[in-house]
Amino acid sequence: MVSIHQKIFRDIETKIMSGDWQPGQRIPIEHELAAEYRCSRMTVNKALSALAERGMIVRRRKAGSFVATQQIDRTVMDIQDISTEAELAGYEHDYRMLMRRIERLDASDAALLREPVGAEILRLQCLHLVDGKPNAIERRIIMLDAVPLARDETFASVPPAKWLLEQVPWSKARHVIRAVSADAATARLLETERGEACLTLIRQTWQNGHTVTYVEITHPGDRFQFAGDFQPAEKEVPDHLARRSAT
Amino acid sequence: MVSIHQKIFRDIETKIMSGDWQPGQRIPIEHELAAEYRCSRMTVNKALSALAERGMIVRRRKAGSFVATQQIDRTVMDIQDISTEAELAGYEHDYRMLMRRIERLDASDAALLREPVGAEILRLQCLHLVDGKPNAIERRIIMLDAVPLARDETFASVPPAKWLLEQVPWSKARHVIRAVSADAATARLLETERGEACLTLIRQTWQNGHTVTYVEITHPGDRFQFAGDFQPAEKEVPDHLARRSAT
DNA sequence: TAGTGGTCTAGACCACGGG
DNA sequence: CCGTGGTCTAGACCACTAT
Repeated sequence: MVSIHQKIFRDIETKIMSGDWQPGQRIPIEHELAAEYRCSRMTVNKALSALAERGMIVRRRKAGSFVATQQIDRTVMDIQDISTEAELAGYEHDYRMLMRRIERLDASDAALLREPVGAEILRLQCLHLVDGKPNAIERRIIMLDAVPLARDETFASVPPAKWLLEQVPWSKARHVIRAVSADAATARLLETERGEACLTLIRQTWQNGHTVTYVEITHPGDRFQFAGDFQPAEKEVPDHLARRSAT
Repeated sequence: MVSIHQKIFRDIETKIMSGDWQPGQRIPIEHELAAEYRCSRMTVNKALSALAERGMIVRRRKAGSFVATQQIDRTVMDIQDISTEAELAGYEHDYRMLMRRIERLDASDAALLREPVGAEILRLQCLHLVDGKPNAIERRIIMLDAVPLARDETFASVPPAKWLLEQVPWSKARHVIRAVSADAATARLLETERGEACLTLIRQTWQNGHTVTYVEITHPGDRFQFAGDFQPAEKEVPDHLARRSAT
């Protein structure tokens, strides 16, 4: 059974997607829709609010609601912890800690993170393996002020990303995706050629305005990609474009 | 002025972000919150529904609402039309049409697009320049069945992406981001070195189950990146991680 | 079975902003 | 001004599910 506001949402969505209602076109006002669907205005409002939140319509007081002219072209990327991702895909994940060192933030990293020079940090480097093949290098900085428990954590059994997600309840985050050429060290670790195109995900996470962690995860370009659906609900995606991050 | 449901939303968001309410912890039921905020249950419900939609809480009938244990780690990437993006960033955008040809879908592309062999297509290739420097190569296939108007469009004054967005009201889309090494032709066009790491965005768009267009946009890795905020509402992002796609 | 969320109503007042 | 959306109320019934 679908609720009334869901039905209204889908009906209007369909009208827009099919081109029945053109961009810029004004759609019926709440009272009219309420009459059409024989429901209260609040129910209509719930559907229209959801449509507006998705960017499919634009709502203006006094003027009315309009089919969005500016086609929103954004995509939701699932950026999962590597171990979780590998598990979900049915692959075996393993990792090796290459470095674990307590340091103080130097000038260059301080500028990068926008945190004060000299702050105590835990610097980690580890190699992730999927089905026994190197899949990613993780270079991470954890701010010890923000996550004091990390000081005594060896990450021997739980990968840093997973551990942090469990420790730090919530955060703001910023993601950047870049393409870079593998330098000598990276190539050696990933068992690929020097100069090979790599996909790097940079993620900085904050809590209450303070950096929790900063991480660069570098994947070999020939074995990794990011994929995102425009509509999270969409399931009927062709296999050939399906996520293949763990191949 | 912030509305009551906004205040409730923010209060709970803060409690979760600060760690005051731990993951898995049960939060007050709707009636209790309604009493606390001296508002109706519907108002509380609106706030909690929004929190649930963002994945910050999980709601279960009879059991109650709980702080989400599985930290969602997804990001919203704005994937804009290059010309629009450049304009927004205050850069000058130009493009050159390198190829425009009506063909029939060959076996390899048909498999890639999951469309029938022999379907009529418009194949485009163009070079995008930002501030006079090559910024991207766009290789595009437009299905003429889905967009018959494209047959007579020269794209002399409007870039294909922009034109299509105006023509095709809405669609499902699939995005893939890859790192690839520049081949000879790509390197020449982008005025970079052969083998240089490039960031490729692949986008396939559907309408009513039929492919509208398939495009590969390849950017030089040293001049481009994708960036996304975890929270779309978040504005206080450090400059050094800000979008620099048009630099 | 009883507690909780999901949905809905038939009003209401107000803020905004186009005419 | 006054039409439209934004918000809110004080109930109500129902579906689900933990106990």
